[in-house]
Amino acid sequence: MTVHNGATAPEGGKARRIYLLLRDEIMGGTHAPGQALPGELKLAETHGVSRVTIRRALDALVGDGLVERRAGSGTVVRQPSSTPVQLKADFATLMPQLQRMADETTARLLSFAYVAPPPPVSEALNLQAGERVQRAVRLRLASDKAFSHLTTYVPERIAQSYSEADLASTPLFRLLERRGVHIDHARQTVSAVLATPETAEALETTVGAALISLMRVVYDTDGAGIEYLSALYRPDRFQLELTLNRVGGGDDRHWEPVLTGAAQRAAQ
Amino acid sequence: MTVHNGATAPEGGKARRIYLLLRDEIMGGTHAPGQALPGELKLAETHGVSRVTIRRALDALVGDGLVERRAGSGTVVRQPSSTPVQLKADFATLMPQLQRMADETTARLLSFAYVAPPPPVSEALNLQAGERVQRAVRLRLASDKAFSHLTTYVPERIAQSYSEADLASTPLFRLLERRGVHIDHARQTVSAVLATPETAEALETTVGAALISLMRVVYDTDGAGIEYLSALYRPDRFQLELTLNRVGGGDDRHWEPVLTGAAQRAAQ
DNA sequence: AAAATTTGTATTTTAAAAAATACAGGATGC
DNA sequence: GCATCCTGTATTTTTTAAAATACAAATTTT
Repeated sequence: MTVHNGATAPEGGKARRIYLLLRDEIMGGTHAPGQALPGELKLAETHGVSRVTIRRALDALVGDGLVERRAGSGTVVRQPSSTPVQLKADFATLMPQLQRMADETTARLLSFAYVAPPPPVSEALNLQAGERVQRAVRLRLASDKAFSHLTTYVPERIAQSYSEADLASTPLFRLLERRGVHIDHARQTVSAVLATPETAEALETTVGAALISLMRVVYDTDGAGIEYLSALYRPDRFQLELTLNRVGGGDDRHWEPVLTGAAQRAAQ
Repeated sequence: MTVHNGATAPEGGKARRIYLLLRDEIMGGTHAPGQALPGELKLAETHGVSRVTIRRALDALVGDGLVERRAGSGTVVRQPSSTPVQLKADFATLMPQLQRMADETTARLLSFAYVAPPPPVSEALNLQAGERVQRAVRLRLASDKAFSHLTTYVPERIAQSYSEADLASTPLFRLLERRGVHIDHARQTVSAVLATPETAEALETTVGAALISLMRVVYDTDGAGIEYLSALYRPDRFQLELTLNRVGGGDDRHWEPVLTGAAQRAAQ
């Protein structure tokens, strides 16, 4: 009962589909490390494509370091020693963590300008028609590897209270609070998006790769929007984590997020 | 220097890539409803493809009912007749919410079996070699629309303490606690993945679409793994939210997640 | 040692996707 | 009205992906 498809969506190359499928099966554990995959001929048959196509998919998997091929023997799933997630952030204490990360990672400013806000930004920050925003696009790197692509929007009137240099040395929130802005609360939303040509290039990945998307809006005590942040993360280099404890007894037994004291104290 | 890509991944049709990208941007609000998209020629230029290719991508968007084309005028994003994000879950209080959602949404069991655990499951639950698990794949629907694809793994010895019928009527945790299992804590990880042929079909979306991925492992007081959950969500129908408050004063000023009943469902 | 199976490589053919191009016709603004 | 900017449509050419083969070389099995 698909709602879709008065016109069918372009389906895209078979090699790629099979590559994604096999990758998924390997990462999902359907094919255990050390285990041999079905032979190329067998794969070609079960997927209804030619061996050449299977071959191209496997080539890509080799390129990803997921499998190893041995002539005459077969194709084997590699031990996943290669790709642990580098960075993990606790979702509940995400804000202070991100600030700490600022000390431990490098940032590169990709663009900085005052522009007309995109509609969703304008709406989220409740801007007046014609009001402009400062837009900064940053790339965050850990051990020379990009893992995060950040775009921030701050209303012009607020952004003007500090300089680009201030921003480089001091967290935004410190700057704002010194200027008398009363930060009150923030709303965060996590989603998933595909890498666009721009973000793919910045994050050193391929167009169409899945990225974690985090949207954050910060408000002051009057409920006015102060900052709109759109962050994109490479899932193989960054993940959001949350630990929950089962607390209470009887009918009141429920889950509660763990707020690590360390993270809280480091908060600024 | 990239770890990846000794051989590049097959990129799959350009038309399809652009279709997915534009769809993502429209649903993400980059192009507001009622607003005109850039002209076909402009799009062709910015994406580095021919107009024909852009055209095929747009054809698919029309087929999905996302945009409307008017000869001579332009291509306009349609008013989302029925496409705001349907469900929102507060991340910090996600667990009880999911349980409540179980009452308010429909579930369809796609498969139920006792199988050998995939390596990541075996590792996360710290299973002994040869130990089997109960695997259940469920599809969760709200107003007849699938928004979540769930795969749960429970060690066989634990799973046997309840029946399939029990599971249908009572939350898993209740069942387990009645049976003397002492649930202690859980670890959750959020990431992003691409839809595979199977998940795409189940979630009524296209292969290669971006999905929110949530992995959860539940432990008992001894630190033994009890349940491994892998959940996939359509980002246009489900999102994770978290509200933070800025509390304390002076050097102790920091962020704190809002736990009180901020947990909301849908709204719209 | 021989046979069978598997990956590696190359060539040719076929099919599909993308590009390049041209022009018709609706919509809009001056 | 007229210029301009847009989508609609059609044709041709180029490029790319996939398929169909064939055979060599490495490995395992018998």
